Amino acid sequence: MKFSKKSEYGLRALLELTRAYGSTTLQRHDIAVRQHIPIEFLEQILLALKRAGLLSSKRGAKGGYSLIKQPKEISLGHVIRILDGPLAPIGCVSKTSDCPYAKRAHCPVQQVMGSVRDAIADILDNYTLADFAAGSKTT
Amino acid sequence: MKFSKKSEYGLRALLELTRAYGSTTLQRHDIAVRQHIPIEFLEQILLALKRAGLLSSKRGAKGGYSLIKQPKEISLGHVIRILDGPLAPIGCVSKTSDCPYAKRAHCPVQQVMGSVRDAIADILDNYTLADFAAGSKTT
DNA sequence: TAATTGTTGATTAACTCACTCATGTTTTAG
DNA sequence: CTAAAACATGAGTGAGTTAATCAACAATTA
Repeated sequence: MKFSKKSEYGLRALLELTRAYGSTTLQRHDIAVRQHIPIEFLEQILLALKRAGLLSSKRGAKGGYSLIKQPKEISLGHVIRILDGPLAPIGCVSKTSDCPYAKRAHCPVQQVMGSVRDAIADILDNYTLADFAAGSKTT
Repeated sequence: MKFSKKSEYGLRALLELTRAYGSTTLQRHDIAVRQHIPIEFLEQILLALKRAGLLSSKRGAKGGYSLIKQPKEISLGHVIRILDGPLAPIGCVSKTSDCPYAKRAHCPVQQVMGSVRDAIADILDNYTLADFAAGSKTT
């Protein structure tokens, strides 16, 4: 029952980019050093976040990455779904499930796991990068 | 971000045993058929639950498994921790973490993930097998 | 034009999950 | 008393995922 390193690294990278937001760009090298992330792995993550429309990048000397959107408009749930997929804590809760029990009106497993997923989503979707960088939720 | 099949099967098996509670024992074969669980895998799970003190078993012909404790005294959180380990959604939230950031007073990742874990635990630790078999929480 | 930096895709080592197999022990039916 | 039924245990395995690495390339700027 875990989130991946990919998500953790992604959040840490965005934490650095949020701190730099509005003032400067950051190179992957700097992010990697500050947050102890393997640089090649970090690159995959930054690329994924760029493709998802969260970051822009500039090539060449003096290049680097920066946030496109405002930190308060990006939720942690959004980031984790980009990097890790759906938050569903068990297969049968997801939309594309072929679990035979899910077709019954009342599958106890699905019911409980559905409420777990909702609780997780409720926290992560209402917690933005701005809250995150501030160290707590202030909204 | 998932619970294992082991936990899911374990909950399904306990669902059957809760239904039989007080009236009869169930053989692994019956549980396996009713919940579509591979029988050898189910056995590992039943053994683990027995070692944890939730079940008793009787060998030989006419043998089988049965719940020792009352369904309302067993929480889903307890079951999942037996089969899957701690509920911590990310390494740094667990007690035995060597994450360099965890030592700082305020690691944002740890803070958020801690509240996610608490939310999950709050649901699962207050939901018993009795609620589970009833199809909803009634306490 | 050479150095720096981002971009992309392929590859890989290690690990975990979900089983499976082989073998043994206990109990009861007949 | 013997054979079948059932639980007990540990080792092994194939598929898939994770986390990371490598190689080669493209764009920018000093």
